[in-house]
Amino acid sequence: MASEYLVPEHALTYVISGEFGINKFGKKYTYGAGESVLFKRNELARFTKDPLGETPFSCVTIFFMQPFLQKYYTTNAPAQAFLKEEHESYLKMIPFCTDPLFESLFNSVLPYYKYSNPLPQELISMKLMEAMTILRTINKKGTDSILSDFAEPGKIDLGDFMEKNFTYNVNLERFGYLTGRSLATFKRDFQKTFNTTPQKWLLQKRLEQAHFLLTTNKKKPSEVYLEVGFENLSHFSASFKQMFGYNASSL
DNA sequence: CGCTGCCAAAAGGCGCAAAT
DNA sequence: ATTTGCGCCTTTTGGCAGCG
Repeated sequence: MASEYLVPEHALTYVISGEFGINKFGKKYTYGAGESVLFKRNELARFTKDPLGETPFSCVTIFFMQPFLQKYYTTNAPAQAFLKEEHESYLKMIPFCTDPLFESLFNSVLPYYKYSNPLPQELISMKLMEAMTILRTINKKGTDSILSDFAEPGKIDLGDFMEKNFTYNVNLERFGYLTGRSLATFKRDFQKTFNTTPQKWLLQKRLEQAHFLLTTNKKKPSEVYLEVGFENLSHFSASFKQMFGYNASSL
């Protein structure tokens, strides 16, 4: 069961086998074999990749980089001229049911993984174009709302964003980027709003959340540490003891 | 001048491996 | 399954230069 937090580029994931889970907006979405999801870039979420019974998890993902999309949308006009606010009001992720078009695309892409040499750029471009055509055939407005949005993250309320997202374990540079700031100004603004350094605040916040889950929800340390934003149990338990004076396992 | 990005040294948080 | 030890590397800190 792997866990990731952020996809930096737009991505189309096709589930071959097993179960793909996404925790976002406080809900859990799961997708099985044959289904696919289009993600908007720079969205924080928690992903799970689990086997289903005997079959192991397996999936293919196509990334749509900005230069390709810039070029694509200069020759192919979006479904409509989106305003900035409209982009934001649309979905950040679009699920697709099993579809013969996706099936053919990904079945043709899959054998490439056996090819040891680097793929010709032309071939990659062709497959990206194919993917674009299929996506827009099935849901033009939806895919364009995601893929034709070239706006960089704007300068948003730092305190609000951090309170909502402190359980995601991403580095400070990315937190800065996501709130529309450089690393330096992120830290300066952080100091103004919270009166501490990001690292200290994050550590305390995550440990408090963990303490809450351990006591009121009766969870075990091994179930909690990933959920609140730690990457390994060893550091979690050491930090926990240092902050509260007793071991996490003693609750 | 205030705001911002960049840089180097120092600190201590972090994650791996080993121990319990 | 959880904790401890330890070395690496992210983060902190503070100074400096560029830009409006």
